[in-house]
Amino acid sequence: MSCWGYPAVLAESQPCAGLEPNALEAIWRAGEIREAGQGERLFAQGEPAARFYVLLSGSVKLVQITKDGSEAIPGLIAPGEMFACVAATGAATYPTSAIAEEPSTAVGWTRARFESLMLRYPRLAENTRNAFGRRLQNARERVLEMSTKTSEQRIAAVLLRLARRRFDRPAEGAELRAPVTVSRQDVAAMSGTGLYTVSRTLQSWSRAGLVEVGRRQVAVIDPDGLTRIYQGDTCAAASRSG
Amino acid sequence: MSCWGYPAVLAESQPCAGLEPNALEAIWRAGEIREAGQGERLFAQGEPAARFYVLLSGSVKLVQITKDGSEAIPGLIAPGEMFACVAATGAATYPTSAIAEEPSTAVGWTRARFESLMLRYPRLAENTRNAFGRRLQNARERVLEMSTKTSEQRIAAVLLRLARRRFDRPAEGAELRAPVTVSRQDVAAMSGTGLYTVSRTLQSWSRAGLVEVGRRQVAVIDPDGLTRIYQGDTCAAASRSG
DNA sequence: CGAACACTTGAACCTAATCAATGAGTGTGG
DNA sequence: CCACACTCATTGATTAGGTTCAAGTGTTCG
Repeated sequence: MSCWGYPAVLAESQPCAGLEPNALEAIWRAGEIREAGQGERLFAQGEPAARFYVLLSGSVKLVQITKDGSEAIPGLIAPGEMFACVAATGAATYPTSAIAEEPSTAVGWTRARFESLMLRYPRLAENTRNAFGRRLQNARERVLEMSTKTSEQRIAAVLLRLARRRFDRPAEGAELRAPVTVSRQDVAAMSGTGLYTVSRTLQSWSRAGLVEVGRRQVAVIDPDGLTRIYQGDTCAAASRSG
Repeated sequence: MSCWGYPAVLAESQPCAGLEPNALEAIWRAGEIREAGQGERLFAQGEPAARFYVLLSGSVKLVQITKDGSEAIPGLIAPGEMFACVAATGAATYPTSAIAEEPSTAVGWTRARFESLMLRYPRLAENTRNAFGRRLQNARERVLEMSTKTSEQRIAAVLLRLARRRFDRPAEGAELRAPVTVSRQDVAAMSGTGLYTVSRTLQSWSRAGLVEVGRRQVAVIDPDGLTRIYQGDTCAAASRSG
């Protein structure tokens, strides 16, 4: 039973959940390991979308940049999640860059190879499709948030997601947290606001005891308070100049 | 050769492109026809996601509503496109409502049935996956636009998409125009702005000769001008009070 | 120690949301 | 046909929320 070569994360990963050990082994052997040091780029926006990945360890940040230089972060990838999804579909080039936030390991498959795997293992195709569905829904929710919620609410949403380490799944669930390492700039890019707004907002929350902040660090202290802000209670000591 | 029962649109639809006639026939027979008069709702946000659809004729508007009443329109569906995609993935309930803008016809499959069809016809699964990928990419682009583009630019984008009848595909391609029937309110919901802003902007463009407007009508006259606005030339006679 | 980086904070500015009032087209029934 | 109500749209005035500029503080690193 212990003769399999694939790592445990793969077996519980988004695309591979519920597959048989020999299927997992075949999938594992078809892929190639890819390692990246902190800050290293796994692929860049605009490059031909050659490979599809599942993250095994570490943390990867997806970054999307416009001509005029502003950036958005459509997602953070945790171990077990897939990324570069477009390579599993027809897209020609990567629409985002992927940057390792910590030293990371991923398995990658070429599109052709992954497609033939999906043909062979329908469950793999199904899982992949379901993950796509969740992400699509998620992205549309974000669009809605961008037009209906204030920047304060969106920042609260980002902090809660960071604290729970879930960007993908609905996951209201418990499992609290630990100070998160993230720059103000990144929070801004995740929430669709500016650096200054984030700084002010966090400062104000810090004074109100909702969070604790530091250099590249945010710790959520009162998740319920943030949730309340997210849901629209503007009452929380949020006014501009504190 | 003419003994097949399925309609031509199905054969060229997003999920069924490139399938064999007998596959198409089997898929067709597994589905159920659904008709809706103008303004009628095919399904409502929050209902259990029972069926997955392909639109055969007419036009369907997807609407997403928040607790506080504001609405967004994540997509307009043209014949041949799929909708209620989530029913092909694991989602429990519809995240949007679907409303027929004209008298419309759609084929629907229950999730279980569509999944078994995808198992039988891998090409069907592949097409569906690819459509998901395109939509995901599209949704993320929109998120980016919401945080980087002005409302004017987003409205221009919406008008161009409407005039080209393409919300899904990258489609920069030609095929111009015709007056589009759409309320200001709907343009607002598609562009993530407010009714008043849309009205003012269209009025200003109308004076500048870029569009012609009427009750529930917008005709794009100068697509290149709009494209220029979309790309950031704020020069175009856009200042507030005209 | 000096330079680069990450963050904070005040002040000015401006976009777009909102409120309020009016006007124009559509449809219905007397 | 005209009066009525209704929906959809325009426009002015006001204002709040957030971006941006500019200057300054504190930290980390070579």
